[in-house]
Parts: sequence; C-alpha cells; structure tokens
Amino acid sequence: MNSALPQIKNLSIREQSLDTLREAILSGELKPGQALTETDLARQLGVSRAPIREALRILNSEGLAETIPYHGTTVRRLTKTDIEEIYSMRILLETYAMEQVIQKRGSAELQRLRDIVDHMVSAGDSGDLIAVNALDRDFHDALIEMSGDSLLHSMWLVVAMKVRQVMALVNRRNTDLTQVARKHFPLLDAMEVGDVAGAKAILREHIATAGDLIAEDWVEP
Amino acid sequence: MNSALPQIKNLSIREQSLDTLREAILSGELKPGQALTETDLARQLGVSRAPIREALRILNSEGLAETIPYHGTTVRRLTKTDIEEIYSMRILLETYAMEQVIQKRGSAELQRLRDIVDHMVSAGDSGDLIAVNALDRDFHDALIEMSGDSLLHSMWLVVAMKVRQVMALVNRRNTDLTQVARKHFPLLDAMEVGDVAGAKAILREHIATAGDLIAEDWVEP
DNA sequence: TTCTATGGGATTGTCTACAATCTACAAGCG
DNA sequence: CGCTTGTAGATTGTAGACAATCCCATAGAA
Repeated sequence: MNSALPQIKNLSIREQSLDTLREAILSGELKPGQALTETDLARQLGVSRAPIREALRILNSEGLAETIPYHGTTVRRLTKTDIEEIYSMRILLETYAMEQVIQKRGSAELQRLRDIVDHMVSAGDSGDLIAVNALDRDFHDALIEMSGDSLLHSMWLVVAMKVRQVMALVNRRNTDLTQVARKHFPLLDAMEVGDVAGAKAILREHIATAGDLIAEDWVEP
Repeated sequence: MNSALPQIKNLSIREQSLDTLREAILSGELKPGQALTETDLARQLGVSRAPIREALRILNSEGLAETIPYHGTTVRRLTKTDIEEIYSMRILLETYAMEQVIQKRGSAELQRLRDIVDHMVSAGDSGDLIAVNALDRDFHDALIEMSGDSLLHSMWLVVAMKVRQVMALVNRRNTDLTQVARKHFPLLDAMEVGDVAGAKAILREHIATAGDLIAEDWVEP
C-alpha cells in the first residue's frame, strides 16, 4: 500500500504539556524564576495535574525547571557562570562532533552544511534575523547529527535547549547579519581539506566569541 | 549547635522509588530489556502507581529506561555501539575536566587525588576488587568535581551511571588488581608538572583501553 | 522590643478509580 | 486456506479527592 495520508499521531497529554511548557521556557515566554504551579498549569491547559506533574519531572531532569519539595516548581535561573559553562560545553561537544565528521570524509555531509550556510547568507542579506538564527541552529544541529553518535546527540539536545533559552532572553545587540553567516565559510573550507586542528580552532573561536558577547552583558534578576 | 546526629531526611516516595529502581538498574539486578510494569513495581514497593510513574519518567530522560506508549516500560538495552559511545564521551568529558584542574594548579586537589590512588593501591594489593572499583569511581568523580563546572558535572552523572551499569553487566575478566591502581601514577605525575597534553594522552589511553576490553567481548541478548 | 508558638493558606505528594490504547488470538468471511 | 475483523486481557494514561508539608503572618510572653 502506498498511501499519502498524513500520520495521525495521538500524543499523550503529558507529551503535549511537556512540549508546550518546554517551548514556553525556551522562547523566554516563561522567564527564569517564574513559578510553575501545577494547579494553575493544569487549569490553563485544561487537563488534570497528573500529566503536568510528569512533564515537570522531565523538565527538572533536563535542567530547565527546579522543584523545592512542598514549596513549588520554578523555571531554573541562569547565572553568568551558567552561561559560561553552557558555551564551554558547546565548544567541547561541537568540536568533537566536527572531528568525527571530518574523519568520515563524506562529501554529501559537507554539501549539506554548505547548503545551510548558503541559505543563511541569503537570509542575512535580506535582514531576516529569525531565519538566520534558525539556520544557524540547523547548522550546528546538523554537525552533531552527522557525527552519528547518538549519546553525543542526546547530550547535545540538553545543551542546545539551554542555548536557545539564553538567546531568547538576552538583549541581542545589533549584530551584522551579513557577516554572521559568512563567518561559517572558513570553517567549511577547513573541513573540506581535512584540516582538523584548523577547523576546531575556528569553531572554538566562533562559539567562544558568541558566548562572550552574551555573558558580558548578562544581567541577573 | 554542633550535633552529631544523622540528618533526618524525609524523602518523598517518588525519590525513594527512583533511587531504588536506579540502583537496581545500575547494579545489574534489573537487566536490559526487563519489563518495568508500573503495577508490579507499585505492589513490590508497597506504594501506588503515581510516584512510580514519575520515577519512570525520570529514568526515561536519564536514558536508563525506555517507554512505549500503552505498551510498557523496559530497562534500556545496551548495544556495542552504545558502549563505544559511552567510553568516547568519558574520554571527552574527563580530559576536559582534567585540563581545567591542571590549569588551576591547586596542590590540595592533586593531594586529594594522590590519596585516593594510594588507597586504591592498598586495596589492590589486598585483592579487594570491590574497593578498587569504588575508589576508581571516586577518582574519576573527583576529577570532574574539581573542575568546578556544574554543567559538566551534571552531564557526567548521566555518563557515569551508564558506565556503572556496563561494569555491572560485563563478565569481568581477571584483571591484575595490583596493576590497575598503579596505572594512575603516571597521570598524577603529568598533572603535577602541568603537562596538559601528556596527561590528556595518558587519560585517553587509560579510558580507551578499559572501554575496548569491555566492548570487545560484549554480547547482546 | 524581641523572641517564640501557632494557626491559616497555598502547594506539592499520594492514592484510588476509571478511561484509552495496544497486542495477540480467535472468529468470521471470501 | 488466507485475509480481515472483532474481542479479551494487560498495560499505560488521566482524573479527582485527600493527606502531608512548608512558609509566613500574627498573636502572645518574656
């Protein structure tokens, strides 16, 4: 049978709640320190507390929420140190992934990355900040995914979520969008010729710069 | 007040269940693939299903269990690829931690590590396999902890759990205990003189060897 | 005034019952 | 005989009620 019908997915209320809450946290809609009261959330989403509680337990172990027994759950606060640690971890995980990718020497992989960067440049030239950010995420996600390491991937998900949250919370200074995207080209070139050390250095600097800019003017409430 | 009384901790049933189940998985008592039926677990532990469910959700996001909707939860299976990825991640996280520790140049830190190794050597000479393993864990945990990076620490916990599980499941060949402990000395020496590259190489080889031995004769059920 | 109980209100923790869904196997149909 | 369809049993998913705990304001005593 060759059906073109779309998959019907009946996600549990727990999963839907989890997705909703996580998205709200990562987009900055729910701010650090904000209370996540089970009863309120249940009422707002029109469900009972049970699935909400299970979703909160998951957010807890993902490091996005924090629960004090009999007191309440809140969106986890982010200190300047947290930001620095997040970006250090990014460097560690991404440079490792990149090394794996380079050693595979797959031309298809590199082409995929080039395509993403090309799109990013276009978006940058048209001043589409949202698209640039989305494609930048795609680029780094692709790098991890192409490493083929599923444990790395699962750990990356945790870090990438925190990165998204930080990006959503920071007052983004007017960066030169046309430049941001083009910064990826030297990286691609180094990867192309199999220059592991060079590529790692570029990537490290690339991420560290972004992290420093954010950590620099990070204000905690 | 300077009381020597032990802390009274009123852990929730969820936490107690979580600890119990996690310990059972990590010790190999609950084997990969084994069913974790909520009703059964609740009956065995003498509690209701609600806290059990929450504990299972946590085990899921820790990667120790796997749930198929309306079908059941099982202890996550471990493939040979999983083992390799776990040990690769160990190398990545531990070498990073070590670099941070070396750059701190703290003599207290190094002394603490030396103490652990000394104890390990004693335990090895008396043929106490359990103690050697525990102290080896202590050594690597200490390394991570001394890095002072809390994000690194939280990610390490996940990996360290998997390592424990793997160690518990593998048929340990008769390794020379008196040798195992002493292998740590070159590492300490390199750290002492601030030889980052050397120390990293030793540590990498140290972990990779252990991982290869296990991955080599890994049999999946 | 300052310290110490004590009560109220809010929140989470737990339990039980019921609903929804899945798998496997058997019954019906061509 | 082969395929579809229905049904039973097991398991998870959800709901709502009740219990336990914590924080804070408030009243009272030294």
